Amino acid sequence: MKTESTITSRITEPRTTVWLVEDNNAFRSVVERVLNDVAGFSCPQTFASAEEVLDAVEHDAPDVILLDVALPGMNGIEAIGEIKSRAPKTHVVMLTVFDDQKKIYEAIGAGASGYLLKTSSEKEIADAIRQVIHGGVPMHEKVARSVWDMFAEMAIPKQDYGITPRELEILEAVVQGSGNKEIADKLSMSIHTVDTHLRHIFRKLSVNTRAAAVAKALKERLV
Amino acid sequence: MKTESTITSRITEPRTTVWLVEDNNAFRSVVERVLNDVAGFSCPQTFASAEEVLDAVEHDAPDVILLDVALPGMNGIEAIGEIKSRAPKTHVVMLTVFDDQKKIYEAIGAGASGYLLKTSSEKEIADAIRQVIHGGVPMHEKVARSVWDMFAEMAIPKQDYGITPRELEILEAVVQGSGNKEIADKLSMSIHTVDTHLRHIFRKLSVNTRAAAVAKALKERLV
DNA sequence: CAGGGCATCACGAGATTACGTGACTATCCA
DNA sequence: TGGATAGTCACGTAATCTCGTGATGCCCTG
Repeated sequence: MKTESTITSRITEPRTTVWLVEDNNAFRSVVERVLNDVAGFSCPQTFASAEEVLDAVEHDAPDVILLDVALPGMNGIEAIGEIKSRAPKTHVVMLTVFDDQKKIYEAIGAGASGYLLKTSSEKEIADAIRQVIHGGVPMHEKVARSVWDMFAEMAIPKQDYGITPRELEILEAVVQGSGNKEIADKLSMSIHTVDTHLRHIFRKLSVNTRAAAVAKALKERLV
Repeated sequence: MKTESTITSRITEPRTTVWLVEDNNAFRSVVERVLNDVAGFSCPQTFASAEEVLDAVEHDAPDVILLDVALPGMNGIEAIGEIKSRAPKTHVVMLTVFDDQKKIYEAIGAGASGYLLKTSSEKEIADAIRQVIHGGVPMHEKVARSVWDMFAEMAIPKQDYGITPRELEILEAVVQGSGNKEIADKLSMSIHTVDTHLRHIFRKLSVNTRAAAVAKALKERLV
């Protein structure tokens, strides 16, 4: 990556190679033609299934792979990880009709570099490829909305329970699965002290079991 | 984007009111002028601090507030929540020089509807406002990158530990802080069965305490 | 200098959990 | 029809945890 956009690049720079994985013949042809028509891009290969592209990526890797989610056999989401493990530098951009949060979530987690919808215009697709090559993360407006919303849910502002620094240390240890004895050891204190701290923590978090404390600490990102 | 190019909109549609909160006089003036110059927008008020805008928003609320992060007194992040609680329908869009993950994370969690950087062009700012009005989440490319990366980290693909459906039920209950007795009750089974399931779960997750199981389950989003 | 928050340590009783071991049943698939 | 997997129940012991109660010393602030 890093197109090193020196001024001479328009001549010396090799074309951005893009592969397309899409089982619908008609749509695949359309996108393939678009890619080949845009200056600076070339789409030398297309595939109708994940298995095929995985096979091909063993020998040669493009700059970008446009990947459908719904495919016969292995689906697009699963394919991402496989592709990335074989060709880590290749950017995998989803191109699909699915805009549901689950799919988006899984795709991002699996290592996708962008997420487009098939409602995108030809120009948007071309722009997206340029963007991903330059380190951006192209996504459809709807996808951005979903990502934002999901993120907002996770980023719930952490309430202040008045946990003291020392207590936080204990809490962290508990979250890591340590027993009281182990904690006492690790923090060089008596087991009774651990116990006392713990009970203070429980009170502050309004829980009465260690497991619940761990759950609350993780859910609210106290640790 | 989405210029809503209905032919009649330029006359019938009421202007989108935008407030600006920015302590730097020069920058504030520039943006204010831009907003007032763009057709369809008006920027009737600007503020130099969070406290001022909070005061104003008690009586009147604009469609959009452009909010700086670094402000004297209360900072922009804290202001978001206050604004949203007073004027829930107002979209708060951050406009700042800070593009670090922490700020972005906090802003989204606090309820921001977009995140722009001051490197944005005038056109980008105007587009962003249009976008947020239409339910989009305008963000600078860099911000998108940050959000995507943070999200990817959280969306780590969940490994398959071979947890059975029944075991998953137990695990979920444990995460919710239930004791074994309580779980046995809730799932209508013997306390011994809960115990057995639990130990199977422990083995599968390679943990040996309930707290560690909860931690692992939450971290890897098994529940 | 007193009061409050924080960290430390202690004892003890009763509840809960951890974990090995063994066993019965049902279902599904080869 | 036999094996694999899942779900169920049980006993027992040692370890751990929960929680009440109490106490000492430190440091900071009013």
